[in-house]
Amino acid sequence: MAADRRLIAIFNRLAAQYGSRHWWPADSPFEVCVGAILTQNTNWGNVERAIANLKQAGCLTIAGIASLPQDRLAVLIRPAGYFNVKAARLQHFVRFVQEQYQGSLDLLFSGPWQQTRDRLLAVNGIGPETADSILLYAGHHPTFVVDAYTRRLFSRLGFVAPDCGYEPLRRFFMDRLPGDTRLFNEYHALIVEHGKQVCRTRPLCADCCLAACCPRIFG
DNA sequence: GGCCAGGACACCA
DNA sequence: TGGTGTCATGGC
Repeated sequence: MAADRRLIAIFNRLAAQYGSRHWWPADSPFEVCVGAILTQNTNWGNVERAIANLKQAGCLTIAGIASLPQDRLAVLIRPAGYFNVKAARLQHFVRFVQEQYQGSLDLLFSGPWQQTRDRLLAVNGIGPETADSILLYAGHHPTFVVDAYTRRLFSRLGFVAPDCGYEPLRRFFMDRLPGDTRLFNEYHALIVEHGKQVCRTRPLCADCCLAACCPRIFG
């Protein structure tokens, strides 16, 4: 498949502006999974506090989280917000891994990833963005992660509607880019970094590194 | 004091 | 099937 040169041009500009992002910021694949759940609609700084609490308590393992009473887990992850909801979601995830994959992330990631994605989506609390983050950043499978930054940026650039759904937006990228794990890893990380840097409420401004990247120029 | 942050789900018409 | 409410902390 020939890559869409507009998307590659945007990637190159972001890479030139922000450099390699070295994502996901975690010490292990399981920490990626935990972070992916904890960061749902939440500032990453708060997630880091919650993960630090789990590490300090010696609970940042599949068995550790599975065996904690839910209210005790909620106290540990409190800084990440929605702590009651997320405690339940973390336990849904680890029990899914225990029951379906013998508690092994290696097994989880060893099968056909599209099938694994469907199974992850069936876990309560694992939506499409969380599933794709887990598969890409913990499992190193080539699925594109879409988030609020992605939708905001690419709707402002004129590629998709502001209310474009998750799956259409994901397909937009996957149909136009080679299925390259490293490219998907870096692309999403760069979109997030750009989203954090630019003004959230204004349209793309003139000094934005992507000011030249719009469909009417690239045709 | 209000807004926002790397979503997902239950509920209802 | 689509819209709306709920979950909650911490930084700015």
